[in-house]
Amino acid sequence: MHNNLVIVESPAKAKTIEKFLGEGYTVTSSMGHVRDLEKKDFGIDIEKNYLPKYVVTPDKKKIVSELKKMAKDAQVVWLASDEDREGEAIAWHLMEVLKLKPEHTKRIVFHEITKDAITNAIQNPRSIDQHLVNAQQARRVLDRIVGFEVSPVLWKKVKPSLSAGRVQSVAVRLIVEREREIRDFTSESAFRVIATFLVPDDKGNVTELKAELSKRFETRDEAAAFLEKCKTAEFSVSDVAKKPGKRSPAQPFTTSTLQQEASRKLGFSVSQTMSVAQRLYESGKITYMRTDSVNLSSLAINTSKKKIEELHGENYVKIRKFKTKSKGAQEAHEAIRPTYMDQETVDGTSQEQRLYELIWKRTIASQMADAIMERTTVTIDVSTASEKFIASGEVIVFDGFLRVYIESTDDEGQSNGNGQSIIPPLHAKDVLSMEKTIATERFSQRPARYTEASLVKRLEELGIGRPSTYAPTITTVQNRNYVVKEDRPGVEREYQVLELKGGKIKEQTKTEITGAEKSKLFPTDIGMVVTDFLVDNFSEIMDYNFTADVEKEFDDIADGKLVWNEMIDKFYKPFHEKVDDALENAERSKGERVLGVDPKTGKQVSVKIGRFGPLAQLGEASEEGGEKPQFSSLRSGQHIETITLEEALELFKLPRELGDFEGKKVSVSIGRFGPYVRHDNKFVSLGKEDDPYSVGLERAVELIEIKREKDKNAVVKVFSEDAELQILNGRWGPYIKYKKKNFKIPKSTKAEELSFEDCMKIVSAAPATKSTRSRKK
DNA sequence: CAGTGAGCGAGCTTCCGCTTGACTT
Repeated sequence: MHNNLVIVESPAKAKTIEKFLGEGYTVTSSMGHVRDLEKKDFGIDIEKNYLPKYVVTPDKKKIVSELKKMAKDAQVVWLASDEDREGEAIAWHLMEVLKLKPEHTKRIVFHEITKDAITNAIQNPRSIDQHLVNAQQARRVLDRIVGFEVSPVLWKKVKPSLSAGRVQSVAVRLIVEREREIRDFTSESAFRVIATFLVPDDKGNVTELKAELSKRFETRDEAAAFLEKCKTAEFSVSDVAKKPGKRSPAQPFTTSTLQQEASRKLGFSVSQTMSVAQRLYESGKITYMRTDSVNLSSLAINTSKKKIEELHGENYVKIRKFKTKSKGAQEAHEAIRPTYMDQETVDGTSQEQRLYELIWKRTIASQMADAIMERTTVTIDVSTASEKFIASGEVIVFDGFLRVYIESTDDEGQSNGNGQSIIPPLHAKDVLSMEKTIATERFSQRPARYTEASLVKRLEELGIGRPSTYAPTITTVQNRNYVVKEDRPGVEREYQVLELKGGKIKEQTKTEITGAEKSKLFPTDIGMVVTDFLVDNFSEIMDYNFTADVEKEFDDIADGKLVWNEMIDKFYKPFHEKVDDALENAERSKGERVLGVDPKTGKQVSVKIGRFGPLAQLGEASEEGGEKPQFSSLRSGQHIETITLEEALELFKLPRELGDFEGKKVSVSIGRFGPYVRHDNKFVSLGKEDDPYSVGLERAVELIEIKREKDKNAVVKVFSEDAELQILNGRWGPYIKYKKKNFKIPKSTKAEELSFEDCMKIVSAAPATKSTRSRKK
């Protein structure tokens, strides 16, 4: 056979497959979808039964024209996109756009990229599954309807440029609700009691045994009373129980679990993980990184087995087949695994090496034997009290997969003082000598804030989003300023400790830091207001089960049991009514909260979302001609839901007028970049040691003069030809400033020696500045 | 870069999923 054109989705895949197919086959890639709904417009003709208006995606025009050329020269075009809803649609769009004739076109699928799998696929072609394509069209149209009908409601009722969507709005809701749970959480404390016993062995060596009391005391007095009883008590073993246990390895990596583990073990952000994985994939070191499958090919299993035998011996091997449990999984690919299991490490950046190592270990461990444990529990009676102490320990009898890999957890849990690995040999009725008993006040823990990775985990559990969209979704909600990823310092908290030792009870108050956060997701004020608005007006799409429910219908469409535009119609009619209703009747939502009354002026103090973000307002807008209210932006760290009246009143103490300097006013305030002094339309930042609420004129003038001195030194060169051209000294060395724009000076040239012409050359040679749109962050 | 928050109106914003570079810092 000659002139066969095989089209897959990714170029890296194309390269590999071309090697397997050999002569007569050209393999190329479409780079994903090539067509999409028109973007300028709604893109769907509601009147014509939801007819989608497809156009070639602008950045795919070149690819499409190349594909057209290649298809023309081919006798047979093999559409080899992924075997899922999106892949089927890609094949169908290609057929439409390239105007392929059915008799010259074949649809093939394979689940692993091996020679066998591909030749097998070539021998078993099929035609395009239109039901599956329709399921994708329904998915696409539904997302467009939700996104493009709800977003404009937000523009009108909350703030321009906002966005809403089936996935992002629910992701934000999760974070908003978690934040409120945390806000409403009241922590309770209880006294946890741990005793240390001394256990001598035959040779007279003494080991410590720690045991926790089965009961926690609610108050200090109860704990103290118990310790009092312990003073005279005899401690005896009442029971020693041994129980076998086992642990099994985790499943091979999917996109979501890889993102979680890379976050926990390597501290990678979700998008960082994906870009490192992409590089490993492109250099042929791992399989495809956007997958929801936990399946391993037989080749991977066999080579893993060989490797385990070689490294650890035959008894460490246990072949396992894993089944995907997650909702809505489509399993077009394998799990994420090393391409060659015999390669334990790879070359590359340290990030690439560490991620690869993680993938290798996880894959190998998944084919290894269970770890066998023995758990020992010792119960110790207290002669003077009914409570019992429990000591438990775990011994690994056979390490199995633990030799290679242990999955981390999200628990931030307090380190627990008991639970030790080895329990000294003990028997019932043994009497123990107690060295000390400590009662420590412990606090119940509030729910944990989401990290990027734990949010992905939650979304996957809910069946919301796909492997290819987890990272972009996390980025979107942050870009839209619904959510911020931040560190927050903890606060000090006091706790009581009572210690019984040598017959005496010692009482102490200690402090600990609690609630510190690192790289956690917090909702912004606008995120909260938008979420509330959407929940109030569009409860259906904000429901955590909405996606799962429509997925069931997409499945029915794929099975031919449901007609796609009928499904859409059933959704659209009532939904669109809600949109109209909200546009007409919903109140403008600014998240306004009245904090109270200013005791000085008697005016009302409130907070709300303004045009430029959250603000505090002093006084109410009156009907006509009245006094205008005063406004002040909230500072970073202040939030509409949590700010107090006192904090809000502080805001109105700025700007402060300090007096005159050189005949011009000097004032101090706090801006986007912190506290500053303003004089003659120039700004000078306050130092760390200066307090904007108390700083005086003298200090302000000093700062102004320091700044002037600095600015003098900043100018390297000025030109008589054009006053707007300057060479200045900046943070990163000299640069050219021309008409308020900055230009880089090439490293090879000395700034002082540049002539006017040289500078203008650099200015005109600089690339035109990007439009504000593409620069949006 | 450092301050904005009246009201009008034009013109714009916006979704999810499939892919890779082309960008800047």
